[in-house]
Amino acid sequence: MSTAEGRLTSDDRREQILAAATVVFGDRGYAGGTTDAIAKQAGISQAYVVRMFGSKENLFLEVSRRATGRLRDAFRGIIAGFTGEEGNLERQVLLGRAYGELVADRGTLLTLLHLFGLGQDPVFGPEARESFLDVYRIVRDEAGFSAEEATQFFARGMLNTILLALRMPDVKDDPRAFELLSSSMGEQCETILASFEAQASVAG
Amino acid sequence: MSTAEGRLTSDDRREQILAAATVVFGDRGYAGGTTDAIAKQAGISQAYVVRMFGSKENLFLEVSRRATGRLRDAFRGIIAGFTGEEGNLERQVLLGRAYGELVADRGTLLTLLHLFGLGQDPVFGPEARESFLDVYRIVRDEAGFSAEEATQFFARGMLNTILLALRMPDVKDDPRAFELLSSSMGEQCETILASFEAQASVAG
DNA sequence: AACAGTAGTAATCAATTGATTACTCATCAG
DNA sequence: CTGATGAGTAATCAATTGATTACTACTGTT
Repeated sequence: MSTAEGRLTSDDRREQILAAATVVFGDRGYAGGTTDAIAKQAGISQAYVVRMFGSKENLFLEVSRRATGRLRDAFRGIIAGFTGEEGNLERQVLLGRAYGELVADRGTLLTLLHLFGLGQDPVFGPEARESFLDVYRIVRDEAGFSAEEATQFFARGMLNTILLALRMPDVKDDPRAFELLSSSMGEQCETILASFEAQASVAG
Repeated sequence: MSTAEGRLTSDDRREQILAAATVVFGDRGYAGGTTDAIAKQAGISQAYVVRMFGSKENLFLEVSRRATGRLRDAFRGIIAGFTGEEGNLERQVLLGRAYGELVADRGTLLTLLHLFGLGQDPVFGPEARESFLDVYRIVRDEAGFSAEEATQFFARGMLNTILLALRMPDVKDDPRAFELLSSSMGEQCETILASFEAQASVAG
């Protein structure tokens, strides 16, 4: 999947590696994602991946921060567009849609989930907790949701995240699977699924 | 943490390895959990871990099946005790409590979450989807919940799972963290937290 | 006592992996 | 043209890891 480019500026290459790492870490998790696979995905040498970020740990940290940062930005962008006329239900829908668009990038979705599973880790654990809380604070304090509304919103979001991580839409001809997806994700399911189809998975 | 026992029957040792593997895989995920760490946790040689289960992949598969199997059994046990007099809200509380008790075993909780993150995997993906759907079918068909009730129940469950995986209760003196935990987990939080404190984590 | 079956390990291996080093090649200012 | 800076890599390393093999030792049976 490497589009055989020539020399890039350091910054461009950096972005490219971060994108590649998001895909690979998403696919195989932190421990399972090798710097070699990331290098191949980006079309450069493994040595350069390590060199640019110092270490694999550092790289995953940056990938995680990208993902959580995008989430914060997306929510703040939506909230900035609030007119003050919507009900909180409509606001939930708007924010939910923003989340859906973000995690239509499967790498981002999975990287977030893997990060949440690293709560034990001395480095990633605190990072994960702080990022999660940051987003909660945004929804609670900036979007003006009550604790109950915010909790419900997050609960639905986490279920959707896991259903997508599971590739539940791949289960065909199962009425219960369809029902669960419809009930939890509604019409967003098709949109996100379509974008998944178009996405590169890790080669080998 | 290995309680220096003598010879055990094959079956007893098997159980012990599965328990150790649940802790290790929970802590470090599938790729990150080494057969060596599992062996040390169980107090036996690495060779024997591999030998008893054929491969690490197989071992994780069995660990996953244990976890999802326990979940199914717990729910069915609760449902069998339904009198027919409860409202569905009370039933949600009863099932929620059962889930809480199950994932008070942190290894089980984390193993489930890691499994869900492996939806891409050709071996674990189908397993994960099928297990998840099984539980949904139980809640839907055997507990008699509507699609909406079941979805809400699962959403809350997934949020709780992630909050615990994140070790969110470790965040002290943060009103928003406390609020989120209270709102999502209610009084269960303390119970589960207490059991976490008592649990062995992976040594090194 | 001798045998058989089973629990368990030490030693070892090939493969993988993150990291380092020394280098090549391109680009561009003067 | 020249020299310097920065992009990028080949080669290599030490450590880790899952797996295999050949072996030891315990246990119960006849």
